[in-house]
This record gives sequence, C-alpha cells and structure tokens, in this order.
Amino acid sequence: MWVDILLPLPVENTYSYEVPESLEEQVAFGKRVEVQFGKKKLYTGLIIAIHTDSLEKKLKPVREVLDSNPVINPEHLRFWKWIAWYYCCFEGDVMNAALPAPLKIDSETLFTLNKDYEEELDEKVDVLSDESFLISEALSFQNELRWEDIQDILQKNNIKKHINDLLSDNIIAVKEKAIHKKRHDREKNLIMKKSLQKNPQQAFDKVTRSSKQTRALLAYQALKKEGIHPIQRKDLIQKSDTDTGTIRALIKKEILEEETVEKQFGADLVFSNSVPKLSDFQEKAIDAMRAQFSQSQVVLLEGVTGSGKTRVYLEWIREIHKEGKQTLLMIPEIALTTQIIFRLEQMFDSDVIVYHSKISEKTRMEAYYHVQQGAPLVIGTRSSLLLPFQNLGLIIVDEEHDRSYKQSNPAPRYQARDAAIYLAYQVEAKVVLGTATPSIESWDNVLNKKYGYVQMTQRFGNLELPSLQIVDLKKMVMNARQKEINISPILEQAIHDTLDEGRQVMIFQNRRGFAPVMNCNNCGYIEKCESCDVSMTYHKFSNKLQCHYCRKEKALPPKCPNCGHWGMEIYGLGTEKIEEHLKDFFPDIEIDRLDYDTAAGKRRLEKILQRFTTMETQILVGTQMISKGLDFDNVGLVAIPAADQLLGFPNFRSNEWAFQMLKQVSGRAGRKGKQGKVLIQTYDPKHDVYKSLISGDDITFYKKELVERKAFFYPPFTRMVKVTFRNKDKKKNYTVANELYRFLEPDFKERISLPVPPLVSYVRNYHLLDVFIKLQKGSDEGNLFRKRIQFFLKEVKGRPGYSNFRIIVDADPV
DNA sequence: AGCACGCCGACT
DNA sequence: GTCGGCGTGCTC
Repeated sequence: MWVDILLPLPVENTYSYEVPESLEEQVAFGKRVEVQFGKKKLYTGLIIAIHTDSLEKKLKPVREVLDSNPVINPEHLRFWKWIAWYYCCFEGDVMNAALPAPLKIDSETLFTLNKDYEEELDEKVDVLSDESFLISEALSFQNELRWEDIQDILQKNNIKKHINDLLSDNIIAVKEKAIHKKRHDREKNLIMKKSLQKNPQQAFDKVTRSSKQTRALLAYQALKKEGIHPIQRKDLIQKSDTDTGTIRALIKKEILEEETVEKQFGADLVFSNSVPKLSDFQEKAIDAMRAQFSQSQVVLLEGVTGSGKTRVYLEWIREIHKEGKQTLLMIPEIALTTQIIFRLEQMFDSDVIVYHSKISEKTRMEAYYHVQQGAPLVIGTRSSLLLPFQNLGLIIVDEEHDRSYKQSNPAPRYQARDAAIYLAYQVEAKVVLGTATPSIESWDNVLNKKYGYVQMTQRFGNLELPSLQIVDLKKMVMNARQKEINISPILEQAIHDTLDEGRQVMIFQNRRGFAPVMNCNNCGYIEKCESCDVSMTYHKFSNKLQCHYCRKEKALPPKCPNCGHWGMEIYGLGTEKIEEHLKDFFPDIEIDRLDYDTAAGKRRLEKILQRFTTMETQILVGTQMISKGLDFDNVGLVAIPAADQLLGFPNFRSNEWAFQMLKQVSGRAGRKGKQGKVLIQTYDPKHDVYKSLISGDDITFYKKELVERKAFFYPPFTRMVKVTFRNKDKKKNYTVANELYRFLEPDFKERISLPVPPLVSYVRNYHLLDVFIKLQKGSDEGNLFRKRIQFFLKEVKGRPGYSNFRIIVDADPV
C-alpha cells in the first residue's frame, strides 16, 4: 500500500510514500502522517490518496499515522484546490494556512556523542581541534545538543565546518527528532469508584468526619442527577463550595477517581434571553431576506450604522442552528475586533468560538476540533474560513467591503469574502454580506441579479443621520496656529460649539502618505530611507526618523546632508502633531489619540476607549482605527481636516475607498437622541465623492463609479491579476517584467499593462515592478492566464542566474 | 521551505 | 593554498 501525501510546503507536487504493513489499518483520507522529506527533515503531511496496487519504485515509508480521526475531508480538499488554483499558489500553501501550528510537526536536528568516545574523550584533547573538543565535552554532559546550542557554546554562527569534522571523524551522530505538539487537549473528569456506585451510602460512611467531603459527595450526586455527565473538578468544587484539597482527599480515600479523556466540545449554543426584541424594521428585513434567499444564495444586507444588523444576524444564526447547521460569522481583521466580539458574545449564554490572529495556538487548535465536531457558531476573521466545517449552513460576512478580507502576503493571497461565496456554492450554504457601504463588486452583483438585496435604512430608535458640512479650504483664511494643524476657523468653531454642548469630538486623520518628514528649508532635501524609496517618518516618541517599510531607524541629522544648511525642519501632519497642538487650542479639554502607535498594547487601547466612553476625554484624534466598529453615544462632531489625502491613491479603487471611509467615519457621529455633525475639509469640494456624500445619493455615486470602471476595463467588469517582479537588479527586473508583457500581449491585448513601478517601488533594497492583467469575465481567460503564467514562471526559474528571481502572482489584488 | 552540493573571493 | 559565501537543484 502506498499513499499520496500533501505537504505544507510551496512545492508543486504531492509525494508518494509506502505504508508499512503495521500502519495499513490506520491509513485513511485526511489523516496526518509523519514523513521524511529530503535528507532529514520531518514534516506533517496529509493523506490525500490511497493506492493498493504494488509499485516497483522504492518509496520512503510513512513513519507514523498521527491521527485516529481525519483532520479534513474530501470537501475541504476540494476547497483548498480551488483556492490554490484561483489565487495561483500551491495547495501546500493553503494547507499551511488552514492547519493550526500544533497540527504541524516541527522537527529539529539533535547531535549526540558516539558512545565509544565518551571514555576516551580526555585522551583526545591533543588530537581534536578546540571547537571539536568543546562540542564533544559539552555533549558528554548534555547528551543532546541542538544546532543553536552549539552556536552558543562556540560563540559563533558558523558551526557547519566543525559539525562536519566531528561527523566525519565519527565522534558525534545526528538524529532528527519530531516535536509532536499535543494533538488534543485533555481534561480530567471525576467518577465514583465502580464498587461504590451501586451503593453510594458506603461512600458517605467513609467521610462522616469531614463536612467538606460530605458536601462534595452530595454535590457529586446532585450533578449526576442533573444529567451533567463528565463531572469536572472545577464544577464539583464550585457546586459544593469546597477546594482541591477536598477532592484530593476523596481520591486518596479511593471514593472518587480521575480519568483523563480527550476534551469534548459538545456544548450547544444557548441564546441569551436578554437579547432585545426585534424591531419592526428588523423583522421586515428578515422577511425580505427570506424572500431573497428563495431566489439567490447570497444576499447583500445594506444597513446604515446603528440599524442593528447584528441583531438580524442573530436571527439567522438561530434559524440555521434550528436546521442543525453551522454558521460562520466573519468580521474584519482589525485592532479593535474586541468590541464587536464582545457585543456578539453578550447574545449567547454559552461560549462562542472566536478565531482570529491574536488567540493562542492552543485555543486555535481547540477551535479547529470544535468546528470539526460541529460547533454551531464561529466568529472569526478571514482565516476562519479555512476551518473544517462539517455542515455549514450560513456564512455572514460583516463589513463585506473591508479590505482586510484580502490576504496580501504571504500565499495564499485569498479574498475571504469571495472565497466564502465559492465555498457556500460548493456546500450549498447561504451567504449574508452585511455592510453600510457595499463594495462596488457586491453592488454590481446586486444590479445584475446575482445577489439578493435588502436594505435597512432606519437607524435604531429613529436616530437622524448626521448633518454634513463641506468646508472649502481654498476660501479659508487661517492664522499660523490654525495652519499648523490644518484646522479652519469653521472647524475650530464647530469643535467649540460641540464641546459647549457637552458632547464629544472625533478627529480623523489618515496618516499614511502624509506623515511627518524631515525637510531642509534651504534646498528642500528630504531625508529618505537608504533601502527603500520612501521618506522617513519622524517619530516624536523616540525622537528618531523611521522608515515605515523596513522599520530602519535613523538619528535626526543636525544639518542638511545635502547643502549643509542648519535648518532641517519637520513637516507634515500626523495624528500625534494634531493631538499636541490641539491642546493649545483647548487647554482645559482632555484629548486622547488612537492610532497604531498608541494601540500597540491591548491594555492601552482599552484604556483609551474606556476613557472616551466614560467621557473622561472630550476629543479623540485617530486614524482609520476610529472608523471601525466603535460605538460611542455622545459624539457630536466628526471632523476630517484633510479629506483629500483619502483620494490621492494611484489605484482605481481610491474613490470607492474614500467614499466608504468617509461614510464609515461619519457613522460615528450622533447617537442617542441628538443629531450629529460631520465636517469635511477639502480643497476640491466639487469632487464626486463629496457631492455624493452631501446629497446622500449613494446610488448615483455607484452608478458613476461603475461607468468609469467599465470604460477602463476595471473590476467588476474584469478580473484583475497583479504580477509583481522583485529583484535587486533594476534592469534585470525590468527586462523580465517586460518579457511577461510581451508573452501575454497576444492573448490579452490592451488588457495587459506595461510594467509599472508601484507607489513605493524600492523596498528593502529590492526594486519592484507590477504588471496588471484584466481578465474578461465569462470567458476562458482565467484558465488561459493561469496556464500561461505557470509556464512563464517555470521558464524563468529554469534559466541560469534566475533561480531566485521573485515573481508574485496576486489575483484580485487590493 | 530547507538542505546539500558546488564553484569563486578574502584570509588563518 | 583553504574557508565559507551564496547560487542551484531536488525532495517520493
């Protein structure tokens, strides 16, 4: 018997291994195995095909079957294969992303001393080199040493030679040891000794002298009567108000015994009774969705901020749960995930599985098994889509327009929203796309009737939408102080008014692309990063310049490196600067800042939010972070002092992004009774995005945007693929990129771009070039392109001098 | 990915 | 003269 094994590596093929007779019975599709791949490395592979015919070729053996139950089924593999195909990566990349780390073996190389040498070591002092002696001496004490240990002992990185010497002299030996992380979490249950079970009175007789122990036994009986089956230590202690000592005593007296079992995740989903009743319009939305689902599998639920989409989700979760199926609720990958998760958790009395990048590996693995055992609900970020659902009935993609659903690096570079829709088709599940600001793609699918559509326009408690004011900066006369942080007199007044009313202010500043840079005020020289083609950003905190691409730091130059002028100044406007200068404007007002820097620690983040919620702070200055998932009750004004920077991106989506961002930010204004105000400062008040925002006429905006996209063959009318070339040699990079252009041009004509440098075209000493291909929808171009690019990649890799040439294919890039 | 093999510059 | 640098090819 031999099997095809999928390895979690970026390799093209699966590899075949022989199954030793002793393991034949354990072999099954989807189980993990330990195999040796290459000279010594051990890996976890997955059995994806089983062959019973004989094979003349000599294969390496499967070393071990690691599972008693498969970790995936053929459906999951089918999904992985689609991801690998569509997003142009290896199936191994998908496997790597799908399996939690503890399910993958790591092997490490260990060195041991050969027995013969142990005795004679002292005599060898003269013969051996210093290094060899040091190593062998250490081994005579330690038994086993890792590569890194030897590096420590010799105080150098390059130990290869010394190892080789010792190996060829037969003084030491190598072995490869697989580190198996525990497969299952185990838990300890308490059971009463069999002999006492029939006659528990005997047990009580044994503990008459201890009231605690009696209580514990009574509690045990009670729990059993309640039908609670595995009785856990902590439950028993809690119920009986005793302690571990009591339990230990009972075990010692051989009344109770502990059995260790694999942790079971049987707990069902319990909906909390304290969930607010559905409002009329929520009820209507649910009915409308039901009607839409009868015609299409995907429904776009457009609901303005505060309309209570979450409450509607809950009803669908309930419904799907009644059908005995699983729901996946996907949320964007953001620093502030906690708030929405907290709100959702409130809706259940039972534990909910939460799956995102910040949970521990242990929790991740538990979640994996829990989902496999049919967990009714998972709340998670994009990677939760790769969990092994058994019976998926519904996928809710909250904030479907959010860019974090797309993974850019590393492979698999998948769009979790889109992949979710594919998966839903595969397993015949429903999909709800929820958002206040639909993506152009989804909106287009509503227009062409691929998706159903339901709108919730009413804000909870009949809240009014905020009023919107556009301030034309061209017409503003600002004093020096106002200019410094770009606060017009109108905005300053608005802040004053809001604070006077006892309401709070949020100031939104997108720092990217407009960060503080060091600039010579004589010759205009800007301090740039040596390894990346970007200006270095001034960080007040460390009083240093930092590159945001490679994180390299540099001290502030006292004089201009270009002209020698002693007058380098810091220009630009970040959140930090706004916060600081605002304090001069409003000396008695508490101001906080929320951005990547201040939110670094979870504690600090929570504290900032807490302070704002309890109105300890009146003004919050922040980046995108404040636009997502935060609900405050008393915000009277949301200000965007420099809205134009949102539009400046050289990307066909920049209008869409700006529109969504501004709407999201605006949604933070005005809750609980009073109308809020949004103030946008711009030099270009006639821009379509602002016009649409003022009129509140989203549809016209979407229409116009779609016309543009169609005219230039942009998505959603085509499917875009970006091919990035990355090399230290600029010319060579260009040559190969241009070759791809020439290679594909006959097939894709005007829908392939010449190589273009991206916004930041030099990063970490590598030059970058992009080639964009727009694939026609509803044609076979998807297949054609993938065939062509694979051929091209192989061809380039095969050339001498090109084996390390990096070419990255990204389907549907952001 | 990781690792061994193999061919060219700065050094005990 | 060697050591050790990285580029290249291969892994059942």
